[in-house]
Amino acid sequence: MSATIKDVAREAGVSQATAARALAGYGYASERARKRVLAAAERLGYRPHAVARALVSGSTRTLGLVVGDIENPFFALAARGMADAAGEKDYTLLLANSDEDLEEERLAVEALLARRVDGLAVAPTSPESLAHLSPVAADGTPLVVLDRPLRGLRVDTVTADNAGGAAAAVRHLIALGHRCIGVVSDSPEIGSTAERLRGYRSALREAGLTVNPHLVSVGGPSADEGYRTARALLERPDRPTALFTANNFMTLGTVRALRDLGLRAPGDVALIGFDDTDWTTIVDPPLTVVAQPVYEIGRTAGERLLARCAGDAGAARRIRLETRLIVRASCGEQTTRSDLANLGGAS
Amino acid sequence: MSATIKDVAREAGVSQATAARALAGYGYASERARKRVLAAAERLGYRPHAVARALVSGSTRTLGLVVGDIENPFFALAARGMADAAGEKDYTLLLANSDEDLEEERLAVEALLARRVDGLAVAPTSPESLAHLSPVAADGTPLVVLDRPLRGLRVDTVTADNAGGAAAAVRHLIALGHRCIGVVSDSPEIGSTAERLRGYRSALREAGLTVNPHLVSVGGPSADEGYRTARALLERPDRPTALFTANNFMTLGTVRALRDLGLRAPGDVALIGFDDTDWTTIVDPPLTVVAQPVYEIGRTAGERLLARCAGDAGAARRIRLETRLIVRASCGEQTTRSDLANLGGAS
DNA sequence: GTGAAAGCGCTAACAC
DNA sequence: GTGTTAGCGCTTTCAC
Repeated sequence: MSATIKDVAREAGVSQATAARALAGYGYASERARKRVLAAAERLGYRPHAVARALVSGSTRTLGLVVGDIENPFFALAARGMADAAGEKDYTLLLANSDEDLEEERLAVEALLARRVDGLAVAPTSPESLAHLSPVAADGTPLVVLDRPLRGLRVDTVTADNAGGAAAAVRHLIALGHRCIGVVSDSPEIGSTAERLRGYRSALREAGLTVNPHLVSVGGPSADEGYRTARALLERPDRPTALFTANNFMTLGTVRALRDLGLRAPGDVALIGFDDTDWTTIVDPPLTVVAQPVYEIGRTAGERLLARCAGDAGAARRIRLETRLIVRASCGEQTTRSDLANLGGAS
Repeated sequence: MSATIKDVAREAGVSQATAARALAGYGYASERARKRVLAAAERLGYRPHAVARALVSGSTRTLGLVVGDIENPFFALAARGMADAAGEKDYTLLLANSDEDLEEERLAVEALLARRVDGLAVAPTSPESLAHLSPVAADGTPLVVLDRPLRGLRVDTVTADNAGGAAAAVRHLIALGHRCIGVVSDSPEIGSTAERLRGYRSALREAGLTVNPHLVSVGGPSADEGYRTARALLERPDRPTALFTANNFMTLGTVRALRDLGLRAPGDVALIGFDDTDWTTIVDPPLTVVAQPVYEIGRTAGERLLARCAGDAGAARRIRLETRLIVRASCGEQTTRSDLANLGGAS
């Protein structure tokens, strides 16, 4: 087994306390003692025992992250952002997948808490996550809610402007003349999805259009489910002329459904998706999307957690990061105001 | 702060030892004592302190994973596999990114080891990883080398059949009549890449073709670098008639380069990629690829680690998972033996 | 079946 | 500056 600080002390001919001070670099130690200790540590291949240190210091220098599925490029990138923030302060990431299952999430939170993470970020599966998350917040473990708003919890929350982004997408479609706009979505239990659906509805209403519930097709949180959900919509007799897909998995499934149905965007249906995944520019046509700052969401969550760990006791922050509409080709020609003006002038 | 086992013992009116036994479920405890303890724990909201437990038990029930970049869908999926294997045995994953940098990797390994992970999986950045990895193996911490062979280390290794997969890809191209086949690759420092390059060369040689070093274009490990690398190849006066891309990032970059250059597959160049990422079927044309069992690689690595943690002291296993050639449209018509036979009969 | 007590490896008073 | 010492919360003998 590896050498302990006691071994190092003996080898260096000093007390354990001196060895500890020299190694961890706190308190006083003479230059001479420091050198001897460091040399001894080197010789013995001493490696600090973070577990023992954590037990006494009360800090594991570890951040927990519970996501739906690390396989989802959204979460992978957010995790990357959080890991980067953590790494800069010598923290590491303890990761768990909830599979969008409430009980799995509860178990994951439990497991990370038992391991005494210094802070915990969770992308809550549903509003009911509140039940196991509020005790965490109450216990004083820094907690940040990631990606999905959760009502009733006063903790730092980092999300994208989901409603705004979705509304922008739908407005774009409306501006292009669409009146029959469908949504391919996963469950509104998922907070971000609920917000996107809300954005969709409000954009329709604000244009004086009625919201047709048949056009909102809801399925599970995977590309396969997105495929099924999209087909349900596309095979309706009154097929929508445009589709808004609520996240990258839905978009992927929808693109596959279009292909299998022999439908083309924007000719047969216009398509606009939430999330700018890396493949959106290489499909034909390139996809018009609402992009959210995924890496930043993860990084900001990490930074909030780290700030809380460092003692920040300020009021809970609700951080909403901007989304951006990226117009490419999947909705057809963009009709800008000046285009309209030109058209007017020409006719 | 949260209640300790001592508090629970006091509350239940038993000794600490009895409380511990009842809670952890080992050793003896009367039904009556167990009930009292469990009730007390419930009342106090007791949560086991995994750190303290780890200190005495010597096990953190945590597996470490060091990958190049969790944002890479390959690693995200492998991580998922490993997390699933871990989760089944109540283990969690401590994650770190190396960014394909040797020193970062060393630091990451150090950080995870300091936190006393029970086992460690690493996708080594380069052959030089040996320097910091062999002491780990020697120290007795279960170690598995993931995705990339590493010479000189006798530990469990889980990889895909990279050479075989690459050779199959190149053979496919040769069978279609290609004689000038380029490769878009990241650095051969990366073990899996080196093997794929080897497979490429051996397939050429076995067909009696010479290996033209100008056709092997090497860049960094990102889609942007893949783009740059691919363009370098595609803008040559003697542009290859076919391209083999060594991994998903290279494929993505290459597809973008083709698009920007106004080149079409398979008409202008045939394209075959390593990795079957989720978007390979929705680009035009759907991509012919070598698929590797990514999830399985991660899961198997996790299982090996868990087995080692459980005491398996058998010889180091070198597990090579099969790849599969998936023929789609990006290399043009597939000429099968029966096609050739038919052609022969017709002429 | 239960309790007392030792100790995992470290940090942090506190005395010298 | 350096050493002694008391824990951190838990598991685990070993008596009883």
